Amino acid sequence: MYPNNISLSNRKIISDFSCSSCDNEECLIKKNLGKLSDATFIEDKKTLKCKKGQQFIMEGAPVNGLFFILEGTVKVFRTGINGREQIVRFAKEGEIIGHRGFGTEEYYSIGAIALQDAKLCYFSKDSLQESLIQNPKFAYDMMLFYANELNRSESKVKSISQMTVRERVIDTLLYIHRKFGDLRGFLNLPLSRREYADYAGTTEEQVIRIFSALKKEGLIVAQQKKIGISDVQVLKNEISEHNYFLDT
DNA sequence: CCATTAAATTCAA
DNA sequence: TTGAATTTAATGG
Repeated sequence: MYPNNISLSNRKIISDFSCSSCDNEECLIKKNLGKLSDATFIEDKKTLKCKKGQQFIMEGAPVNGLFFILEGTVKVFRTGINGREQIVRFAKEGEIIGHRGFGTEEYYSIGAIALQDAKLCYFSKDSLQESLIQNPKFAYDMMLFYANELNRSESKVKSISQMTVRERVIDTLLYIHRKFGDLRGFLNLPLSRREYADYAGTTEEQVIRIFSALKKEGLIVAQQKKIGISDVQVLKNEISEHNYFLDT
C-alpha cells in the first residue's frame, strides 16, 4: 500500500529558508532561537515537502536525525506481529518525530506517514546533539517534551489493557478532540475508521459498530470521515473512572 | 473474520 | 468536468 523505497535522497527538498523567518511559534527550535546563537545546525536543516500518504520514516531505517513538523499532520505507527499497524500517536505542527531513536538507538522503531500534505524540517543528529549540550534551556524544553510523551505512552498502555473496546474508541475520539479540536462541529482531523481502530487497538468493524451505536445514542454525529462529538461531557463521564486526562 | 453492497474519493482522459 | 476505477463504510453471515 505504501511505497517502501523512500529514502532521504528522493524526497523533495523545497526552498530552504532560515528558522529565523519561520513563524511557527510552537516549534521548540523557534522558541529557543534567541539562545541558540552559534547554532550551526540551523544551517544544516532541510525542509522537505511530503505528499499525503507518503511515508517519510521507515521502520528499521537508520537514524540520522529527527523531524519537526512545520505544517500538516502525521501518524506515527509501529507494525505488530501479524502485520497490524498500531498507531502510536498523531502529531501536528511543531511536534517532533523520530525522537525515540535519538540517543542510543541506531534504527527507527517506528514509521511515520503524512496524513495530509506536510512540510517537515529535518535536522541532523550530530548538529542537534551539539547544541543540546551547549544549551540548557533548549535541552530542558526537549526534556519536557520527552517526559510528556512518556506519560502519554504509559497511559496508553493502561487504556489498552484495562478499558473495554467501546471505552477505547471513546477515549480515541476524545484524544483527537482535545488535540485537534473541532471545526464547525466536526473533528478537525479526518481519519478513516481503520485509523481509529489502529489507534484504539481494535478492528475497523468494531469501530464502525461502536460509531453506529454512539450515533444512535445521539452522542456523536458522523458523515463519512467527518465525526462530530455532540456532547463531550457525556463521553468523558463514560470513561472517567479510567482517566486522568492528558493535555497532548 | 469474510463477503456483499452502497457510497464516496481519486484520477486521468 | 465527468465517469470509470479504486477505496472506504456499513451490515450481515
